[in-house]
Amino acid sequence: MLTERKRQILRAIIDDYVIHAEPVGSRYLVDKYKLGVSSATVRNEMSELEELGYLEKPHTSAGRVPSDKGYRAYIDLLLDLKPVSQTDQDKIESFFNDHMNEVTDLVRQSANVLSEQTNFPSLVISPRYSDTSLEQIKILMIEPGKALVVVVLSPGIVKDRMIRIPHEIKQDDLHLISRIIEQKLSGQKLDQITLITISAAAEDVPVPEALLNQVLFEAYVSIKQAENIELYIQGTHRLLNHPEFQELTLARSFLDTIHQEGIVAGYMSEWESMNADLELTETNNPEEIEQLERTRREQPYLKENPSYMVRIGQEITLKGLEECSFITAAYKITNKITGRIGVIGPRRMEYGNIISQINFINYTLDQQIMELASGYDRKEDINGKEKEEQA
Amino acid sequence: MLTERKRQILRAIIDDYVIHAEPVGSRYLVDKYKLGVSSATVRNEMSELEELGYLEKPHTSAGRVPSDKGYRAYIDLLLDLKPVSQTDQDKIESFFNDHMNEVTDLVRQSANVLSEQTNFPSLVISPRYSDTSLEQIKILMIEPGKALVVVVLSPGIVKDRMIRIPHEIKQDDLHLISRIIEQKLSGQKLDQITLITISAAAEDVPVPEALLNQVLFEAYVSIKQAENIELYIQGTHRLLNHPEFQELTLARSFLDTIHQEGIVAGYMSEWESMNADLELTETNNPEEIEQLERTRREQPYLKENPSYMVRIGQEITLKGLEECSFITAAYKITNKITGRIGVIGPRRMEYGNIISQINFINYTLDQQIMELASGYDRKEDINGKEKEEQA
DNA sequence: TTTGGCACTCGGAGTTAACGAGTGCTAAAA
DNA sequence: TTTTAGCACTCGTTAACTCCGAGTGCCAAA
Repeated sequence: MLTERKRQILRAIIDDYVIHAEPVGSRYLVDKYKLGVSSATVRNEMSELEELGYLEKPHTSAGRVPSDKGYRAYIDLLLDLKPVSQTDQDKIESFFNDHMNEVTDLVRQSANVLSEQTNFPSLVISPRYSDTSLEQIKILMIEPGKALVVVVLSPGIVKDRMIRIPHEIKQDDLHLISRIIEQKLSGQKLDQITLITISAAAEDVPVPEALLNQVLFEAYVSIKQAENIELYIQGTHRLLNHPEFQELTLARSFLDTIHQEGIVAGYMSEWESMNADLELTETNNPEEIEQLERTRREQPYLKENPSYMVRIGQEITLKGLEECSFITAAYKITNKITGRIGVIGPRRMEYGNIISQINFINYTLDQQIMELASGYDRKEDINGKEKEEQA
Repeated sequence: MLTERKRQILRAIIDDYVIHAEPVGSRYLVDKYKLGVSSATVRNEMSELEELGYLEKPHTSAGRVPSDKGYRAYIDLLLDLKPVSQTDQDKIESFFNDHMNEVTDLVRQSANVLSEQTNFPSLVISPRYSDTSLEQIKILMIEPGKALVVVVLSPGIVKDRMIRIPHEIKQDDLHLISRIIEQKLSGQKLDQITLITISAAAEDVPVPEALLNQVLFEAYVSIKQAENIELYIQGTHRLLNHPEFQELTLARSFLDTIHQEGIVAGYMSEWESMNADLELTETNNPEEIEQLERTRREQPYLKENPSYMVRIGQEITLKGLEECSFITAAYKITNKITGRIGVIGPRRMEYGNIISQINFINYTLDQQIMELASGYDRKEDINGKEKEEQA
């Protein structure tokens, strides 16, 4: 059972450890945090906190260090989310300039900012586009033998890809092909489009079948490629700035894991489909549960920003990252289509600050995406009338 | 003056040091490399090599370590370039698959292979496109307010960019605009195209000026963006695999420098405009010079592959990288338009092997680019007749 | 010119001792 | 019942010291 004083002590220990990276002792604690009791009292409390699983001792004669459970409780119960400073807000906003007209750029840029603001490596995954639908497909002749396929997905996402085509194919053929595919398939979910559907759609096009098939195949690949989940990792080098990675065997296993793109991407995207946070610390003390729930209700940020998620230490089920924490938030392209942006680092993180930063960056990113979607809208424009001209 | 025996000893020392990363002593050397003389003799030779500047002592009672000049001599005089093993060749070739239809992809992929093959971080810069010319520009309506600008440069390079446009603009307008820009500006060098030239070119287009100007501006930005030099860095994490970077202060300063994109890109691209390698070791002994030159003439790889370049230690003028070596080769998109691909790591490198690898990868990349440029050419294709249909 | 011999250097590994921050426990005080 | 002062004990860290051995430089003999 966490009494108020225990919480206070737990918070103080974590706050301090997070900054200094050294086990914190009872004497130091009362001195520095004016706890108003003697070190002996604190020692007793700490001993109990340890028994409850919130703290650990590196060895007998050292101070205490938070455990996974300790961090978890800190985040769920004790977290004090301060607003991001105006300076930081300005800095973050200034990173997004007006020349970024693609969601991809915005998202990648967010990863940059996030890494820079937090001094940790950042990760972003693109949304899962497979259940969005095809809106347009254009095939643009670049030169004989070479064309550009432009695929537009329903939320306004544009992807393109160079293809090689038979020399015999003319611009008009491409036009025809793409128009007919678009006519027949636009509106279909991406994951329902197959080579067969496409071939069927274009069967009447008056182009020799051998040539046609090659173009269709490339078009198909382009569509499939559009639904690939993309992962960006930024700022891995900042890892070395943190003392837990002086031990370069750790740093190495971290980097090795992180660079196996598939693994992390898989993990994150699987995660994305969940929408509830982990259950809190496992406890079957009803009183404690009640208290946790109450606190949760009272933490406004959890309501205002239900999108952030924290995984601590063992909660991350990827080998090589058991000593890490992973903080992410979901950004949205539409209400249904969301990706995830986050940082990863040692468990010893300034959770409050980092969560605030990530929330704010995420918020800004959402804004930017919305603004993008809302179309051209410059200040110097006379945009009194709103147009609804659909093609 | 480097006698044959001195060379032999220098080579042995470097060969050994490069592998074991430990100062090599005289006794060990005669044992292992069967030099056929006593350790005392070798000691004398080593002492002289040190006086000549080819070797250094970490401290009195340690063995010798190569100096920058030592490595330089090794590369210029002693290098033994073995062909890349068949296994490696196969591996490298298998990295390039048939679905990469853009030079950018090929180049980036080369960086991956290179890093993987050498176990060092790799760097690539794109060519300087500013003195290539504009070939095509297309503006494709995606939806009201949003369009895709596709810029094709003379060597067949395609770049595109989303832009936002006034809602009033229609597909036909875009067509008109892009066609007229293309008509008037195609063939012009990129760096001669300015906002003014573009505006002048499009002055007769029957679109309200305010709207037109916005589109022109975006088109201009797109063209300018196409000439940006791009830099890719891959595999920085492999740095930690090398003992010189255990000292993470080194690793950090390295990574910090490398991640200041502007700096390295600037350095590499400036370098690209040079086409001669550094002068050899500074010596004014005419005999020595003569010998160096002769050796150089006799090193066939320097002739066959004049494109690779090595910078060792202090020869790199970027702060933070004084302890590194930088090996690069020039890949070509056309004979005039070249970029650079390379690896960077500690001075202690297996130069012979790495240069071979880089040469081979570079060669493969050139092949792939050529093949791309030659257009569609599948095996199952009946490509008996060669077409020359220009648009 | 080469080589065996020998004194000398110096970093690294291992040992020991002192230090001190921190704990746990007990008994007295509040 | 809770808090606190006191004290013995633990244990990692640091510094000083020693020893070892790989390696050098130099000299005198081959």
